[in-house]
Amino acid sequence: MDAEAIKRSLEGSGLRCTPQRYAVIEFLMEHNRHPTAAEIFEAVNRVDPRSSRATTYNNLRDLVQAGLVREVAVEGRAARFDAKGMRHHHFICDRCGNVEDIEWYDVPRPASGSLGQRILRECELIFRGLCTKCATRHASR
Amino acid sequence: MDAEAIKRSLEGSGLRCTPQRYAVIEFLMEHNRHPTAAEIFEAVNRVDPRSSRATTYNNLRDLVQAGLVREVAVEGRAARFDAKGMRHHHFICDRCGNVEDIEWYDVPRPASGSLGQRILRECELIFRGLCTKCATRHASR
DNA sequence: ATGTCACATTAGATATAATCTAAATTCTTG
DNA sequence: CAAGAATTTAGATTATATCTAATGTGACAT
Ligand SMILES: [Mn+2]
Ligand SMILES: [Mn+2]
Ligand SMILES: [Zn+2]
Ligand SMILES: [Zn+2]
Repeated sequence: MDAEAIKRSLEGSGLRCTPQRYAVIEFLMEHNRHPTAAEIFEAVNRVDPRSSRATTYNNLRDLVQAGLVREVAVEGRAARFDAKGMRHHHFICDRCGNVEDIEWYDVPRPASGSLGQRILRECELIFRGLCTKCATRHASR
Repeated sequence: MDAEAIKRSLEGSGLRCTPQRYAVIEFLMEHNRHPTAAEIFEAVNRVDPRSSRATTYNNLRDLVQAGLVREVAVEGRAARFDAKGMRHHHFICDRCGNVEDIEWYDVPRPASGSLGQRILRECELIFRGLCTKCATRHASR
């Protein structure tokens, strides 16, 4: 996705395309590493230091609300973020907390009876276990 | 599950059955409200056996590690806990953050190719949207 | 029964993550 | 340009969770 397309998707969500906001979503689209807010803050300030911590958090919140970015809560660790490109599932490592993409496949929805009056927005499938690096280290001990 | 059974399941996991630890798991088994650590701390201290905040957190960590309790990370809010009784899925409300149980049904595993060298421990299915209370309030506005 | 030692608890300090505040800046629109 | 809305900012503040070092407890060997 090029600069113009990012700009359009921001404005299509009613968000101004500010340098700080653009830097956040551009960074997320270039990396599929699921960085934390702190990592994003550092990364965008390494290039051109002009975004405060509050702005980074504000923009992440706005981008999540606009549906352009996904937040992944990880137990006992800082939240992680990724740009919502192609649909995919997530694998979260028990040991190191890293979040990795897993190829998407369809998930059966619950019977409407078990949902009751609730309004379902999305089903999220999360896999847990040991990532490749931790599994290798685990085996050799 | 009665007191003796709780005691056995603790000791089966190599954990002493202390009054503080017992109070935590007993509270989680009696309530399926998915309380936060702070709520559990307050609840167990309303009755007799006193327990410090550190002990409450320590015991929750030990119980999760032993596989008797599940921790549910919720974006932007404190983690929530439940006793692992019957298998079930979770619904997390976008608006109020409440976690609710959804009847269990089997989840298809990913193709082994997309897992690579990773070691899969569990698949967790999470539903998101508006809980009954928030959906009702949402409709009437 | 007594001693020993690993396990467990405690109060308070500390660390980490995220949000809030109020003032300044930038953008958009008329 | 003027005016108002949106955005950014530094730093303070809150919320959540963990750490520390001293103390307590109980299982078990003797
Ligand atoms: Mn992802
Ligand atoms: Mn539950
Ligand atoms: Zn790992
Ligand atoms: Zn709700």
